[in-house]
Amino acid sequence: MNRDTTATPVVTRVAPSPTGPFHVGTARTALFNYLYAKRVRGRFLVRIEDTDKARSTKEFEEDILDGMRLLGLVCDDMVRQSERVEQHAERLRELVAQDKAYVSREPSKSDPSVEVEVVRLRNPGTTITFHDEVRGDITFDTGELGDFVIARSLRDPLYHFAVVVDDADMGVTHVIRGEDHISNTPRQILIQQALGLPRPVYAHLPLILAQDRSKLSKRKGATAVADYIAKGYLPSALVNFLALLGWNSGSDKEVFTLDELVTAFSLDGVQKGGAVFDVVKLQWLNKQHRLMLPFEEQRNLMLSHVHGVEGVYDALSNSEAAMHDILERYATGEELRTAVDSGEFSFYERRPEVTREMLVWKKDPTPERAGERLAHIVELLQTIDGDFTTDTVREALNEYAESEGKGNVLWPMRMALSGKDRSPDPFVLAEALGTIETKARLKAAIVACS
RNA sequence: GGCCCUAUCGUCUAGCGGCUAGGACGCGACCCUCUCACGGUCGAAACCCGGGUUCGAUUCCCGGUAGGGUCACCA
Repeated sequence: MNRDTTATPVVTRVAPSPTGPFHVGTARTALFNYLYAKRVRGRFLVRIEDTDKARSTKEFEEDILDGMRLLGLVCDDMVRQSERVEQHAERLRELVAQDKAYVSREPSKSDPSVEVEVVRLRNPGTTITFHDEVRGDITFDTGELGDFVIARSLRDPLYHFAVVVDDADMGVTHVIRGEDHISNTPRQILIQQALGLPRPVYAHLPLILAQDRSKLSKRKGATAVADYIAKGYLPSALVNFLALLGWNSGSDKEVFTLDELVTAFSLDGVQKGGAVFDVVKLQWLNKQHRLMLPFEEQRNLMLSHVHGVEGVYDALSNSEAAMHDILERYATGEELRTAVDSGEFSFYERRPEVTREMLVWKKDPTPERAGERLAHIVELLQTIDGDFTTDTVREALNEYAESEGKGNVLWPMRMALSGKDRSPDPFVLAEALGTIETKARLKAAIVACS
């Protein structure tokens, strides 16, 4: 544990640009900044980088802000870069006045026939070494950068310039961002030096990779946080998963709540290499998190994914036992839906077709008695008054099943109710199907045996 | 291509000179069991290659290879 006893409070920030939906990579960067700040009771800020007016939209901004709220990444303050044009312009004038930057007339890059005035930084061309909290010292020769452009005009700053000015004005002490920004760092430091601003602590996080180890992109699977939420993943599971991508607590603990992550987090545990986004592990984590929820919540979560499939919806909403079966079987609502759509639970939707052979348990030495047993089951079920539940049905059949051999009784019954060789047990089926339908299916099976 | 970063089971990772290289996901087997799932037990599975340094390298250094990032009047 490193006790941070420095007097200056930590300020971190995440700076998404609203040019696309809230991306899991952005979410992870936000998460790490949040964790780092909260760990030492510092401030976590959000800055919407909307200086690219052509590509930024209000919708994307809302998606990002909503997404962060959903994940529990509550920020202490939020600013839009577009609202800070005055500060940017002032700093820009300052640099030009000091001749540390200059206005240059040159042909426009987009339209060479037009002449524009851009602002370029006078690059001293020195070697810059900065310390990265996860990678150590990194050195760049900034000579190759030349007098790079820092603004389209005196009133229209570019990314690097705005970042430096804003971070300084916001009092950002720690810049924690993706590895793709490493090569941006030297030019930002150059601007800092020209402006006489302090250098924040830098920490560059490894990238999140697709299965093929290339940059995670939309084509290689869902990248939007909202997509995962729509599939039925819990925000807490997503947060937990993202935290484990490129970080570990140093212990064997893997299931964390956001609060637990705050206390466990440290930059020491941050990995250097990129991490593959493994949906299978996300699913497992989602199940772990979902299992911690009250039954009611888990039920509603799952039910919301089977709307429109009446039989399944009814069975699962009427029978707790059937729902419990689902809860241990599937990790997410999407997974459930896929199974339902492929007919895994067709027995909840309609009466199955059964044949004599299906009704005989493979180990039954007396296959000819299948019909007889089913008839006896029906008889025993008559003794139940009230609705069938797993308990009443089990109680009614227990003695007979024991004496006759469980498989000889439960297999034909389960098969009569489900028509499948893989399904929930017959008690769950009886409860979910209801008294009337259960009896009807058993009788139909008896007919099939004769 | 230049510059920069990275490299332990299939995947996420522990390891910070001496370990039977540990855990998790996934996978396989067995147990539980009427089936499936759950649960339990066990198992297969990794130090990219080559040089150094050292009594000793997964670990430190150099080179190679591979992968990634970045080279805008986007962010």
